[in-house]
Amino acid sequence: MLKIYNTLTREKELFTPRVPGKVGMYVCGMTVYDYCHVGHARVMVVFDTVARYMRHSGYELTYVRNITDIDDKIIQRANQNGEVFTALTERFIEAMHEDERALAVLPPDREPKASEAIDDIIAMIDALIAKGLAYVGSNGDVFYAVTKFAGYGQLSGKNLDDLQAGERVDVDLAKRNPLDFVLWKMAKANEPAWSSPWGMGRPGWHIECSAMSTCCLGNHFDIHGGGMDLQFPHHENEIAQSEGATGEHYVNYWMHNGFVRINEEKMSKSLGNFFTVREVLQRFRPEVVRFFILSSHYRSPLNYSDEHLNEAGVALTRLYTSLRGLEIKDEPLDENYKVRFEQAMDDDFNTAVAISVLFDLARELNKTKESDPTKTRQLAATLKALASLLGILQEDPDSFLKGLAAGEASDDSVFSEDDIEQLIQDRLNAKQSKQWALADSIRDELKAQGVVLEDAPNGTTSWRRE
RNA sequence: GGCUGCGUAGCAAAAUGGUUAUGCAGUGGCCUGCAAAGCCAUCUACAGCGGUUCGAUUCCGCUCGCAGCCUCCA
Repeated sequence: MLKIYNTLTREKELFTPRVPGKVGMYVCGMTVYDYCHVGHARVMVVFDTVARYMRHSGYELTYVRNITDIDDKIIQRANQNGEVFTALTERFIEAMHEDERALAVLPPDREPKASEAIDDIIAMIDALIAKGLAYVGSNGDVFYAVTKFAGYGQLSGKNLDDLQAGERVDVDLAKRNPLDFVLWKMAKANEPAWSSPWGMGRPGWHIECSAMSTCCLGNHFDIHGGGMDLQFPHHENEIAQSEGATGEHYVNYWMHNGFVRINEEKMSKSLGNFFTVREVLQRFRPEVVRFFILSSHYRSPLNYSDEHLNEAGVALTRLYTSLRGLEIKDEPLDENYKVRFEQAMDDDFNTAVAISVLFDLARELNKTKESDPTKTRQLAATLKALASLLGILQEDPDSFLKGLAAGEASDDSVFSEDDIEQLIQDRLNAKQSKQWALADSIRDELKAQGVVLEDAPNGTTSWRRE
């Protein structure tokens, strides 16, 4: 029985889909004017894991994640670069997809773009104006009249009187109420624009998600996700727009993931303390990054540091080591571990506990290796199958363990696999003639290059890279 | 100022009203020529103060500390 923490009620609730067996999930994606950073990676990995687990649980899932490909920052950046905005967005959409593939994030079922949803956006704004929830401001922009929507503040737990608009930002005098937000923004000269009943312009940020989610999933759907910082005002505004326009309940379960932090501070573009996914992948393997993200609960803060990434790499190595040398075939899974794993995931996607089950599994696997090959094969199959729900442990164990760390690939100073095999043979010869000093010096030489040798009881030697 | 959330052993990170989290690190063993890997055992906890309770790390209150939102941000 899957339980999901619902931001709207601030409680874990039993998940019941609107339509039995089917789930619609919408996640707010990226604004594509720059490379994805680790915070974006967390959203991608977390909701990819949710999607994988939903499907594993037997739901027919429609997973939609939008792309914001028109907004102020995009226009600004394109102008800086002296390029048309579509050239900029196409480049960063491709970069985003590269990052996702690296992190084993499966593509969402639909990836709507704001620039391709203009008709739906206009229709929704029209409906809002018709219902008296939106108005054209003194500067021609269309605004949402926040006080006209009774439920405003329900998601973020704020009430209008407490919100001190203008405290941190200049109040826009074109609005009737400082908290009103823009639905349609009139274009200045040389800005990208679409025609609308209110003149040439572009959509405000919040309206695109209301329009795209509703178009892809219907007026009322199951899950809406995104980063915690979107809770207010973005998601609050989405509710006001969608429920205002359709008159129907919008979303049943709101999911928000926690931030990635650096030195106890939110990683963000405005603070400038972010690492892009590709920077991180220069130094750490993608699977290690994914494992790191899933090693804490999705709602907890995740403190980014090299040390923590290294620890994640060591932990993942333990799992891969347990699978090494085993032939893994499809076979019925060990029920005990499967149930424990599912109980963890059913509890609001508790990947930290799910991973601990994988370690318990690895321990038993290591124990049965010598004594019970049949049991071992079953445990190995179970480990790999459960791990696949987290998107980890799918590489060949030996390849993983022998693989170079990211960024070392073309370094001439490291030994090739042939060099290593030759040195291992030399050392075995030395061992056979009991030349321990020579054997040890070869081992030390390899160790200095990050190659660790492991002698098996049967006289063979395997190796891995640290 | 308003509203959220969090504070767990050396580090990271979960659960839980009474019983082993888990990973890394430490200590002692087994294994090994010695190692590594693996296995076994073991030491470090629940911010502080009150309350509820037979019993609280777990529930409630207060205090302190940290983070986030109230502007764009995942």
